[in-house]
Amino acid sequence: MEVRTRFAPSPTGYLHIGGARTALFNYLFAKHHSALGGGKFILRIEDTDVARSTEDSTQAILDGMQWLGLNWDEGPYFQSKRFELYKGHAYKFLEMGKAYKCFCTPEELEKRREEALKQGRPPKYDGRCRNNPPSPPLTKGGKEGFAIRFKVPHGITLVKDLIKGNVAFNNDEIEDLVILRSDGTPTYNLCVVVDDATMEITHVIRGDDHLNNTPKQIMLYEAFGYPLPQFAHLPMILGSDKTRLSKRHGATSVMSYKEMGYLPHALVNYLARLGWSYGDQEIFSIHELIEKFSLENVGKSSGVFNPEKLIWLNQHYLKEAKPEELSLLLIPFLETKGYKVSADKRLVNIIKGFQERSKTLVEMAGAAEFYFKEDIQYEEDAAKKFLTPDMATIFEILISRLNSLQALTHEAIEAIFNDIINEKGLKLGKVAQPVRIALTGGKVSPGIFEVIENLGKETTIKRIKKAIEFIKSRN
RNA sequence: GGUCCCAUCGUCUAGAGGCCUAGGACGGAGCCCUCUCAAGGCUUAAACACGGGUUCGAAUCCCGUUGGGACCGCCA
Repeated sequence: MEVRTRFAPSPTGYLHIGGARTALFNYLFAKHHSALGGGKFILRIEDTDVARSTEDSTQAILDGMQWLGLNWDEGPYFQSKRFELYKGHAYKFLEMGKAYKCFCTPEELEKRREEALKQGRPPKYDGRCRNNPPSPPLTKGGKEGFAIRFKVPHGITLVKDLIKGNVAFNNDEIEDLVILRSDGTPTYNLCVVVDDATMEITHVIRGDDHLNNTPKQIMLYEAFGYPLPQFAHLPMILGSDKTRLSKRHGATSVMSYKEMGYLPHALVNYLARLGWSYGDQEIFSIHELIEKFSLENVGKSSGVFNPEKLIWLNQHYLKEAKPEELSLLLIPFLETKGYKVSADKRLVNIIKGFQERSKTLVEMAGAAEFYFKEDIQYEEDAAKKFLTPDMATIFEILISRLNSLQALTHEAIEAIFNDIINEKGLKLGKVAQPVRIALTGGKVSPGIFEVIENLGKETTIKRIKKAIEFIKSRN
């Protein structure tokens, strides 16, 4: 049988880190099996809450998934377009006597819940409408004035979870859940079951915050006579204080990582290793993830989101990336800084110098700025320390020798520097560092020969001349 | 409060009763390399929550305690 997984977010916000990992695991599981013969990854938008769902959120989720490369094989399906299907199921229950009309108003329910909580009783629906006769009208026009509740049978419901193992629930602890609201709209538990069953989902992989819902859903499957999917409940992702990851822990939206200059694969690799492992391996290509992913190697305990490790992975992939590919990714970041740059050979060469020095594309764009600026500013302390009077003559020599150079190659530049330090009896650092300040304005940059090469003869000489003037004006 | 889940370095984790003097990775510390910063190389500190069992033998199995988390909606 073909493996079919799904990611089913509700469009009430952006795609966040936790959702992305759930989507990733579903994707990897399906693709793993698709390589073995059959596997589909389905996207379904759970927008039954009309008040909170927005189209912007749907788009944001789609964008996030596309950026991560989590391409779905089917969908997106929208629950809002399937209301009649759910309603039909609810009314079928009514006819079968497996559900009943509940005339309690939300206000009454809320009041009773509060009272129960105050008295230390479980805030469970008391079932007072349970024995209402299945009276007509069984209208389907909406605004029924009553909700439909599922009649939870007595007994024990066993969840056979692929990650958590067997978990038994006593049905008496579970209240008769509303499956159709009094405004005629279906609720979550009804929709998931109807959808997962009719979409023939074989593996429901989701956060373990849903574990407590699972017995309810199993009862619905059984009441409908639908075959049960396999369940796999993933442990939660926590923030540094070990509570559920949320905005106050910092960036949680997937797209904010794009904006911060992360590579999508770095995030994918990080998320894959958060809760899943494959021996001691840390670095995985997407191909390897698909090949090696299995639910058996998913851990049971929740994990803390660690931005430091994500940064390390990002740096790693920045280092490994082809500079040509990076140039395309870097351009937007340079543009937001106001530089119009094209993806040419020069940009590629520039990038090579920053691949081992940047943690993010944002950082890279910042560090590379001196290449594109018309006028550079000196860092105050750097200028004071390195643009000293004795450097003026060395700068003059440098200018004349660079001027006489035919081609500005790395080797030729290095030879010039070597000659100068040998003649003057200096160490390379004594010359390189002042030149670095003169050319970049700061104390940190790629290798100085490389900087000169990429800057070009004209700009290099112009900036050194400016440094000489600066030195003279100061003394 | 009730129900459920979870428990190895600060963090992510390896570990399927003897291979464990507990391994790897991030982060930390130190050293080397070096034109700066990185990268890289080497070294190092750092954990089986606690208490009982079971067993010749337990990080691993069982029970309890403690701690953490999730869920208890006409949200999803």
